Amino acid sequence: MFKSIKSKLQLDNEKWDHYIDYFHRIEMPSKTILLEEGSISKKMYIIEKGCIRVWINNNGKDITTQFFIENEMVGSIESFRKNIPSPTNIETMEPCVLWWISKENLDTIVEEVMKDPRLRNLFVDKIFERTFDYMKYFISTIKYSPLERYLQLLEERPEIIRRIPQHYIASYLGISSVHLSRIKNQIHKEK
Amino acid sequence: MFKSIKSKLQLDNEKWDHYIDYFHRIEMPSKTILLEEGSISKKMYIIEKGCIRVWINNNGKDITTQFFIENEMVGSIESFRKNIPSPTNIETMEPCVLWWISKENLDTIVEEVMKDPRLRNLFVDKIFERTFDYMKYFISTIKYSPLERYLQLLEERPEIIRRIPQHYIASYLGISSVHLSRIKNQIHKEK
DNA sequence: AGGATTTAGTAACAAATGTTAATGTAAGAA
DNA sequence: TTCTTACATTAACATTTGTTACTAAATCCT
Repeated sequence: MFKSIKSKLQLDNEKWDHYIDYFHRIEMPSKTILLEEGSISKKMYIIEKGCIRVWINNNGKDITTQFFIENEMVGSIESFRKNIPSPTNIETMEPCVLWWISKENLDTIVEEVMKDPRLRNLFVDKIFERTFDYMKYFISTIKYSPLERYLQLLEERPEIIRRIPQHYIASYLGISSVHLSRIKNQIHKEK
Repeated sequence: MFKSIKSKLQLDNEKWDHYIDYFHRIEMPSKTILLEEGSISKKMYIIEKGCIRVWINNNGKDITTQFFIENEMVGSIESFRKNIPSPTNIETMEPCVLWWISKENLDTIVEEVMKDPRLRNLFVDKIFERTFDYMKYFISTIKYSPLERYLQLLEERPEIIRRIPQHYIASYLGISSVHLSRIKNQIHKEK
Protein backbone atom coordinates (compact mmCIF):
# COMPACT_ATOMS: atom_id res chain seq x y z
CA MET A 1 0.00 0.00 0.00
CA PHE A 2 2.57 2.55 1.06
CA LYS A 3 5.40 1.47 -1.17
CA SER A 4 4.68 3.91 -3.97
CA ILE A 5 4.53 6.80 -1.53
CA LYS A 6 7.77 5.68 0.06
CA SER A 7 9.70 5.54 -3.17
CA LYS A 8 8.33 8.92 -4.19
CA LEU A 9 9.41 10.64 -1.03
CA GLN A 10 12.76 8.85 -0.78
CA LEU A 11 12.70 8.84 2.98
CA ASP A 12 15.20 6.83 4.94
CA ASN A 13 13.89 3.64 6.53
CA GLU A 14 13.96 4.72 10.12
CA LYS A 15 11.77 7.78 9.62
CA TRP A 16 9.58 5.90 7.26
CA ASP A 17 8.78 3.10 9.67
CA HIS A 18 7.97 5.70 12.24
CA TYR A 19 5.50 7.42 9.96
CA ILE A 20 3.87 4.19 8.87
CA ASP A 21 2.80 3.51 12.44
CA TYR A 22 0.68 6.63 12.36
CA PHE A 23 -1.70 5.04 9.88
CA HIS A 24 -4.54 2.72 10.85
CA ARG A 25 -6.41 0.39 8.56
CA ILE A 26 -10.20 0.29 8.63
CA GLU A 27 -12.94 -1.19 6.50
CA MET A 28 -16.15 0.68 5.88
CA PRO A 29 -19.39 -0.39 4.19
CA SER A 30 -20.84 1.61 1.33
CA LYS A 31 -22.71 4.84 2.13
CA THR A 32 -20.84 5.52 5.36
CA ILE A 33 -20.41 9.16 6.31
CA LEU A 34 -16.75 9.70 7.20
CA LEU A 35 -17.14 13.39 7.93
CA GLU A 36 -20.36 15.29 8.43
CA GLU A 37 -20.97 18.88 7.41
CA GLY A 38 -20.54 21.13 10.44
CA SER A 39 -18.22 18.88 12.39
CA ILE A 40 -14.50 19.39 12.68
CA SER A 41 -12.25 17.10 10.70
CA LYS A 42 -9.89 15.07 12.86
CA LYS A 43 -8.74 12.50 10.33
CA MET A 44 -7.36 12.20 6.85
CA TYR A 45 -7.90 9.06 4.80
CA ILE A 46 -5.95 7.28 2.14
CA ILE A 47 -8.01 4.94 0.00
CA GLU A 48 -6.64 1.45 -0.49
CA LYS A 49 -9.80 0.13 -2.09
CA GLY A 50 -13.11 1.75 -2.94
CA CYS A 51 -14.47 5.09 -3.87
CA ILE A 52 -15.52 8.21 -1.97
CA ARG A 53 -17.42 11.37 -2.75
CA VAL A 54 -17.44 14.81 -1.18
CA TRP A 55 -20.74 16.65 -1.20
CA ILE A 56 -22.52 19.67 0.17
CA ASN A 57 -26.12 20.06 1.09
CA ASN A 58 -28.12 22.63 -0.81
CA ASN A 59 -31.72 22.94 0.40
CA GLY A 60 -32.20 19.22 0.78
CA LYS A 61 -30.53 18.34 -2.51
CA ASP A 62 -26.96 17.26 -2.35
CA ILE A 63 -24.33 18.40 -4.76
CA THR A 64 -21.25 16.29 -5.30
CA THR A 65 -18.09 18.34 -5.59
CA GLN A 66 -15.34 15.73 -5.76
CA PHE A 67 -14.66 12.05 -6.27
CA PHE A 68 -11.76 10.05 -4.91
CA ILE A 69 -10.58 6.57 -5.77
CA GLU A 70 -7.71 4.22 -4.89
CA ASN A 71 -4.43 5.76 -3.72
CA GLU A 72 -5.91 9.19 -3.24
CA MET A 73 -6.02 11.13 -0.01
CA VAL A 74 -9.34 12.50 1.24
CA GLY A 75 -10.33 14.93 3.94
CA SER A 76 -11.66 18.40 4.43
CA ILE A 77 -8.32 20.19 4.23
CA GLU A 78 -10.03 23.45 5.10
CA SER A 79 -11.54 22.06 8.30
CA PHE A 80 -8.33 20.19 8.99
CA ARG A 81 -5.97 23.09 8.55
CA LYS A 82 -8.03 25.77 10.25
CA ASN A 83 -9.83 23.65 12.83
CA ILE A 84 -13.21 24.92 11.69
CA PRO A 85 -16.48 23.08 10.96
CA SER A 86 -16.32 21.28 7.65
CA PRO A 87 -18.43 22.79 4.86
CA THR A 88 -18.67 19.38 3.22
CA ASN A 89 -19.74 15.79 3.82
CA ILE A 90 -17.45 12.90 2.98
CA GLU A 91 -19.06 9.58 2.18
CA THR A 92 -18.07 6.17 0.88
CA MET A 93 -19.81 5.03 -2.30
CA GLU A 94 -18.50 1.47 -2.26
CA PRO A 95 -17.27 -0.80 0.51
CA CYS A 96 -13.88 0.73 1.29
CA VAL A 97 -10.53 -0.19 2.75
CA LEU A 98 -9.02 2.96 4.20
CA TRP A 99 -5.96 4.08 6.13
CA TRP A 100 -6.53 6.99 8.45
CA ILE A 101 -4.17 9.27 10.27
CA SER A 102 -5.02 11.69 13.07
CA LYS A 103 -4.53 15.43 12.73
CA GLU A 104 -1.93 15.38 15.48
CA ASN A 105 0.17 12.73 13.80
CA LEU A 106 -0.13 14.28 10.37
CA ASP A 107 0.90 17.63 11.82
CA THR A 108 3.95 15.93 13.28
CA ILE A 109 4.90 14.55 9.90
CA VAL A 110 4.29 17.87 8.18
CA GLU A 111 6.45 19.64 10.73
CA GLU A 112 9.25 17.17 10.11
CA VAL A 113 8.81 17.46 6.36
CA MET A 114 9.04 21.23 6.49
CA LYS A 115 12.50 21.08 8.01
CA ASP A 116 13.90 19.36 4.95
CA PRO A 117 14.15 21.78 1.99
CA ARG A 118 13.59 19.04 -0.57
CA LEU A 119 10.51 17.56 1.09
CA ARG A 120 9.24 21.02 1.91
CA ASN A 121 9.31 21.85 -1.75
CA LEU A 122 7.44 18.68 -2.62
CA PHE A 123 4.84 19.59 -0.05
CA VAL A 124 4.38 23.15 -1.25
CA ASP A 125 4.21 21.89 -4.82
CA LYS A 126 1.46 19.54 -3.74
CA ILE A 127 -0.58 22.37 -2.27
CA PHE A 128 -0.06 24.44 -5.40
CA GLU A 129 -1.24 21.50 -7.46
CA ARG A 130 -4.49 21.48 -5.49
CA THR A 131 -4.89 25.19 -6.08
CA PHE A 132 -4.30 24.80 -9.79
CA ASP A 133 -6.78 21.96 -9.92
CA TYR A 134 -9.48 24.07 -8.34
CA MET A 135 -8.60 26.91 -10.67
CA LYS A 136 -9.04 24.56 -13.59
CA TYR A 137 -12.39 23.31 -12.26
CA PHE A 138 -13.56 26.85 -11.80
CA ILE A 139 -12.50 27.98 -15.25
CA SER A 140 -13.94 24.87 -16.79
CA THR A 141 -17.41 25.58 -15.39
CA ILE A 142 -17.56 29.00 -17.01
CA LYS A 143 -15.65 28.12 -20.17
CA TYR A 144 -17.15 24.82 -21.23
CA SER A 145 -20.64 23.45 -21.82
CA PRO A 146 -21.90 20.46 -19.83
CA LEU A 147 -21.31 18.28 -22.90
CA GLU A 148 -17.70 19.41 -23.10
CA ARG A 149 -17.19 18.94 -19.37
CA TYR A 150 -18.59 15.43 -19.59
CA LEU A 151 -16.23 14.58 -22.43
CA GLN A 152 -13.30 15.98 -20.46
CA LEU A 153 -14.21 13.88 -17.45
CA LEU A 154 -14.52 10.84 -19.68
CA GLU A 155 -11.05 11.59 -21.00
CA GLU A 156 -9.34 12.44 -17.73
CA ARG A 157 -11.03 10.12 -15.27
CA PRO A 158 -12.86 7.37 -17.18
CA GLU A 159 -12.70 5.26 -14.03
CA ILE A 160 -15.07 7.70 -12.32
CA ILE A 161 -17.68 7.49 -15.04
CA ARG A 162 -17.47 3.72 -15.19
CA ARG A 163 -17.89 3.18 -11.47
CA ILE A 164 -20.13 5.92 -10.21
CA PRO A 165 -23.93 6.17 -10.60
CA GLN A 166 -24.92 8.72 -13.16
CA HIS A 167 -26.88 11.09 -10.99
CA TYR A 168 -23.77 11.76 -8.92
CA ILE A 169 -21.86 12.52 -12.08
CA ALA A 170 -24.65 14.85 -13.19
CA SER A 171 -24.59 16.66 -9.87
CA TYR A 172 -20.82 16.97 -10.16
CA LEU A 173 -21.19 18.47 -13.63
CA GLY A 174 -23.83 20.87 -12.33
CA ILE A 175 -26.71 19.49 -14.39
CA SER A 176 -29.74 17.27 -13.85
CA SER A 177 -29.45 13.56 -14.42
CA VAL A 178 -32.08 13.84 -17.13
CA HIS A 179 -29.92 16.28 -18.98
CA LEU A 180 -26.88 14.03 -18.62
CA SER A 181 -28.94 11.27 -20.18
CA ARG A 182 -29.70 13.54 -23.12
CA ILE A 183 -26.03 14.39 -23.47
CA LYS A 184 -24.98 10.74 -23.53
CA ASN A 185 -27.69 10.03 -26.07
CA GLN A 186 -26.43 12.87 -28.22
CA ILE A 187 -22.85 11.56 -28.10
CA HIS A 188 -24.13 8.11 -29.04
CA LYS A 189 -26.00 9.40 -32.07
CA GLU A 190 -23.03 11.35 -33.38
CA LYS A 191 -20.83 8.28 -33.60
CA MET B 1 2.45 51.39 0.24
CA PHE B 2 4.37 48.60 1.90
CA LYS B 3 3.72 49.53 5.47
CA SER B 4 0.75 47.26 5.99
CA ILE B 5 2.65 44.30 4.62
CA LYS B 6 5.60 45.10 6.82
CA SER B 7 3.59 45.24 10.02
CA LYS B 8 1.84 42.03 9.08
CA LEU B 9 5.03 40.10 8.55
CA GLN B 10 6.87 41.62 11.51
CA LEU B 11 10.20 41.49 9.76
CA ASP B 12 13.19 43.22 11.18
CA ASN B 13 14.25 46.41 9.47
CA GLU B 14 17.38 45.17 7.86
CA LYS B 15 15.75 42.32 5.99
CA TRP B 16 12.78 44.46 5.18
CA ASP B 17 14.81 47.22 3.51
CA HIS B 18 16.52 44.57 1.51
CA TYR B 19 13.25 43.15 0.26
CA ILE B 20 11.79 46.56 -0.53
CA ASP B 21 14.53 47.15 -3.07
CA TYR B 22 13.29 44.21 -5.08
CA PHE B 23 10.12 46.09 -5.99
CA HIS B 24 9.88 48.59 -8.85
CA ARG B 25 7.18 51.18 -9.34
CA ILE B 26 5.56 51.57 -12.76
CA GLU B 27 2.56 53.37 -14.17
CA MET B 28 0.44 51.79 -16.84
CA PRO B 29 -2.41 53.19 -18.94
CA SER B 30 -5.75 51.44 -19.05
CA LYS B 31 -6.10 48.33 -21.23
CA THR B 32 -2.44 47.36 -21.06
CA ILE B 33 -1.67 43.67 -21.27
CA LEU B 34 0.71 42.79 -18.42
CA LEU B 35 0.91 39.12 -19.30
CA GLU B 36 -0.20 37.46 -22.50
CA GLU B 37 -1.67 33.98 -22.76
CA GLY B 38 1.06 31.56 -23.84
CA SER B 39 4.00 33.54 -22.53
CA ILE B 40 5.88 32.70 -19.36
CA SER B 41 5.28 34.89 -16.36
CA LYS B 42 8.41 36.66 -15.13
CA LYS B 43 6.82 39.22 -12.84
CA MET B 44 4.36 39.56 -10.03
CA TYR B 45 2.54 42.83 -9.45
CA ILE B 46 1.15 44.57 -6.40
CA ILE B 47 -1.49 47.16 -7.17
CA GLU B 48 -1.06 50.55 -5.54
CA LYS B 49 -3.80 52.18 -7.60
CA GLY B 50 -6.14 50.85 -10.25
CA CYS B 51 -7.82 47.70 -11.22
CA ILE B 52 -6.82 44.59 -13.15
CA ARG B 53 -8.59 41.63 -14.66
CA VAL B 54 -7.44 38.13 -15.55
CA TRP B 55 -9.06 36.56 -18.59
CA ILE B 56 -8.84 33.62 -20.91
CA ASN B 57 -9.64 33.48 -24.58
CA ASN B 58 -12.41 31.14 -25.61
CA ASN B 59 -12.93 31.07 -29.39
CA GLY B 60 -12.56 34.79 -29.81
CA LYS B 61 -14.68 35.70 -26.82
CA ASP B 62 -12.89 36.49 -23.64
CA ILE B 63 -13.97 35.25 -20.26
CA THR B 64 -12.93 37.14 -17.18
CA THR B 65 -11.93 34.86 -14.32
CA GLN B 66 -10.67 37.27 -11.67
CA PHE B 67 -10.56 40.90 -10.66
CA PHE B 68 -7.91 42.60 -8.58
CA ILE B 69 -7.88 46.03 -6.97
CA GLU B 70 -5.67 48.09 -4.68
CA ASN B 71 -3.27 46.23 -2.35
CA GLU B 72 -3.77 42.90 -4.05
CA MET B 73 -1.07 40.83 -5.71
CA VAL B 74 -1.54 39.67 -9.30
CA GLY B 75 0.26 37.23 -11.50
CA SER B 76 -0.14 33.85 -13.08
CA ILE B 77 1.01 31.80 -10.10
CA GLU B 78 0.79 28.65 -12.16
CA SER B 79 3.07 30.00 -14.89
CA PHE B 80 5.27 31.57 -12.24
CA ARG B 81 5.71 28.52 -10.10
CA LYS B 82 6.10 25.93 -12.82
CA ASN B 83 7.74 28.08 -15.48
CA ILE B 84 5.15 27.15 -18.05
CA PRO B 85 3.18 29.27 -20.55
CA SER B 86 0.41 31.20 -18.83
CA PRO B 87 -3.12 30.00 -19.54
CA THR B 88 -4.43 33.50 -18.84
CA ASN B 89 -4.08 37.11 -19.89
CA ILE B 90 -3.61 39.85 -17.32
CA GLU B 91 -4.79 43.31 -18.25
CA THR B 92 -5.27 46.70 -16.61
CA MET B 93 -8.80 48.10 -16.67
CA GLU B 94 -7.91 51.54 -15.36
CA PRO B 95 -4.72 53.59 -15.39
CA CYS B 96 -2.64 51.77 -12.79
CA VAL B 97 0.23 52.34 -10.40
CA LEU B 98 1.96 49.01 -9.87
CA TRP B 99 4.95 47.57 -8.07
CA TRP B 100 6.54 44.60 -9.76
CA ILE B 101 9.05 42.06 -8.58
CA SER B 102 11.00 39.59 -10.72
CA LYS B 103 10.62 35.86 -10.31
CA GLU B 104 14.27 35.59 -9.25
CA ASN B 105 13.88 38.13 -6.48
CA LEU B 106 10.60 36.76 -5.26
CA ASP B 107 12.12 33.29 -5.18
CA THR B 108 14.90 34.66 -3.04
CA ILE B 109 12.41 36.10 -0.59
CA VAL B 110 10.39 32.91 -0.51
CA GLU B 111 13.51 30.89 0.15
CA GLU B 112 14.39 33.15 3.06
CA VAL B 113 10.85 33.06 4.36
CA MET B 114 10.79 29.28 4.32
CA LYS B 115 13.72 29.09 6.71
CA ASP B 116 11.75 30.84 9.44
CA PRO B 117 9.06 28.55 10.89
CA ARG B 118 6.72 31.44 11.69
CA LEU B 119 6.92 33.07 8.25
CA ARG B 120 6.83 29.69 6.60
CA ASN B 121 3.53 29.03 8.28
CA LEU B 122 2.14 32.37 7.17
CA PHE B 123 3.22 31.55 3.62
CA VAL B 124 1.68 28.09 3.61
CA ASP B 125 -1.50 29.52 5.12
CA LYS B 126 -1.59 32.04 2.30
CA ILE B 127 -1.40 29.30 -0.31
CA PHE B 128 -4.11 27.34 1.46
CA GLU B 129 -6.27 30.46 1.46
CA ARG B 130 -5.93 30.65 -2.31
CA THR B 131 -6.91 27.01 -2.59
CA PHE B 132 -9.96 27.52 -0.40
CA ASP B 133 -10.95 30.56 -2.41
CA TYR B 134 -10.89 28.60 -5.63
CA MET B 135 -12.79 25.81 -3.95
CA LYS B 136 -15.43 28.32 -2.93
CA TYR B 137 -15.63 29.77 -6.46
CA PHE B 138 -15.99 26.30 -7.88
CA ILE B 139 -18.69 25.26 -5.45
CA SER B 140 -20.49 28.54 -5.92
CA THR B 141 -20.81 28.02 -9.68
CA ILE B 142 -22.57 24.70 -9.24
CA LYS B 143 -24.48 25.57 -6.10
CA TYR B 144 -25.88 29.01 -6.84
CA SER B 145 -27.85 30.64 -9.64
CA PRO B 146 -26.44 33.65 -11.50
CA LEU B 147 -28.77 35.88 -9.47
CA GLU B 148 -27.42 34.48 -6.22
CA ARG B 149 -23.84 34.78 -7.39
CA TYR B 150 -24.42 38.39 -8.37
CA LEU B 151 -25.85 39.17 -4.93
CA GLN B 152 -22.87 37.46 -3.29
CA LEU B 153 -20.45 39.50 -5.34
CA LEU B 154 -22.37 42.64 -4.46
CA GLU B 155 -22.08 41.66 -0.80
CA GLU B 156 -18.44 40.56 -0.78
CA ARG B 157 -16.84 42.91 -3.27
CA PRO B 158 -19.15 45.87 -3.92
CA GLU B 159 -16.12 47.84 -5.07
CA ILE B 160 -15.82 45.53 -8.08
CA ILE B 161 -19.40 46.07 -9.19
CA ARG B 162 -19.16 49.80 -8.74
CA ARG B 163 -15.98 50.22 -10.74
CA ILE B 164 -16.08 47.63 -13.46
CA PRO B 165 -18.16 47.70 -16.68
CA GLN B 166 -21.06 45.35 -16.55
CA HIS B 167 -20.13 43.04 -19.41
CA TYR B 168 -16.94 42.04 -17.59
CA ILE B 169 -18.97 41.26 -14.49
CA ALA B 170 -21.37 39.21 -16.61
CA SER B 171 -18.49 37.27 -18.15
CA TYR B 172 -17.12 36.67 -14.65
CA LEU B 173 -20.49 35.34 -13.51
CA GLY B 174 -20.66 33.12 -16.57
CA ILE B 175 -23.67 34.80 -18.15
CA SER B 176 -24.38 37.23 -20.98
CA SER B 177 -24.51 40.95 -20.28
CA VAL B 178 -28.14 40.98 -21.42
CA HIS B 179 -28.98 38.45 -18.79
CA LEU B 180 -27.15 40.43 -16.13
CA SER B 181 -29.28 43.39 -17.12
CA ARG B 182 -32.38 41.29 -16.60
CA ILE B 183 -31.11 40.18 -13.19
CA LYS B 184 -30.46 43.74 -12.07
CA ASN B 185 -33.88 44.73 -13.30
CA GLN B 186 -35.42 41.88 -11.37
CA ILE B 187 -33.67 42.89 -8.15
CA HIS B 188 -34.87 46.45 -8.67
CA LYS B 189 -38.48 45.41 -9.07
CA GLU B 190 -38.46 43.23 -5.96
CA LYS B 191 -37.51 46.13 -3.72
C1' DA C 1 -17.54 71.40 -27.74
C1' DG C 2 -18.43 67.60 -30.96
C1' DG C 3 -17.98 63.16 -32.97
C1' DA C 4 -16.69 58.43 -32.04
C1' DT C 5 -16.71 54.68 -29.05
C1' DT C 6 -18.16 52.24 -25.09
C1' DT C 7 -21.72 50.93 -22.20
C1' DA C 8 -26.50 49.65 -20.41
C1' DG C 9 -31.21 48.57 -21.13
C1' DT C 10 -35.10 46.34 -23.66
C1' DA C 11 -37.70 43.36 -26.80
C1' DA C 12 -38.29 39.25 -29.59
C1' DC C 13 -37.07 35.03 -30.61
C1' DA C 14 -33.99 30.72 -30.19
C1' DA C 15 -31.50 27.34 -27.68
C1' DA C 16 -30.26 25.06 -23.48
C1' DT C 17 -31.55 23.03 -19.32
C1' DG C 18 -34.77 21.81 -15.49
C1' DT C 19 -38.94 19.32 -13.71
C1' DT C 20 -42.20 15.89 -13.46
C1' DA C 21 -43.91 11.62 -14.54
C1' DA C 22 -43.88 7.15 -16.54
C1' DT C 23 -41.34 2.90 -17.73
C1' DG C 24 -38.07 -0.72 -17.81
C1' DT C 25 -33.95 -2.63 -16.02
C1' DA C 26 -30.37 -3.70 -12.71
C1' DA C 27 -28.82 -4.42 -8.18
C1' DG C 28 -29.27 -5.32 -3.24
C1' DA C 29 -31.64 -7.57 0.82
C1' DA C 30 -34.36 -11.03 3.19
C1' DT D 1 -35.33 -16.74 -5.49
C1' DT D 2 -38.48 -12.84 -4.91
C1' DC D 3 -39.35 -8.37 -3.34
C1' DT D 4 -37.81 -3.87 -2.91
C1' DT D 5 -35.05 -0.14 -3.98
C1' DA D 6 -31.96 2.33 -6.91
C1' DC D 7 -30.88 3.68 -11.46
C1' DA D 8 -31.25 5.19 -16.42
C1' DT D 9 -33.97 6.61 -20.22
C1' DT D 10 -37.55 9.09 -22.55
C1' DA D 11 -41.34 12.41 -23.42
C1' DA D 12 -43.81 16.67 -22.53
C1' DC D 13 -43.81 20.85 -20.82
C1' DA D 14 -41.80 24.92 -18.07
C1' DT D 15 -38.10 27.90 -17.06
C1' DT D 16 -33.75 29.87 -17.70
C1' DT D 17 -30.42 31.85 -20.42
C1' DG D 18 -28.35 33.22 -24.93
C1' DT D 19 -28.44 35.94 -29.31
C1' DT D 20 -29.42 39.59 -32.18
C1' DA D 21 -30.87 44.05 -33.03
C1' DC D 22 -32.08 48.54 -31.70
C1' DT D 23 -31.91 52.71 -28.76
C1' DA D 24 -30.26 55.96 -25.48
C1' DA D 25 -27.01 57.44 -22.34
C1' DA D 26 -22.28 57.95 -20.75
C1' DT D 27 -17.50 58.37 -21.61
C1' DC D 28 -13.38 59.20 -24.25
C1' DC D 29 -10.56 61.61 -27.45
C1' DT D 30 -8.85 65.51 -29.87
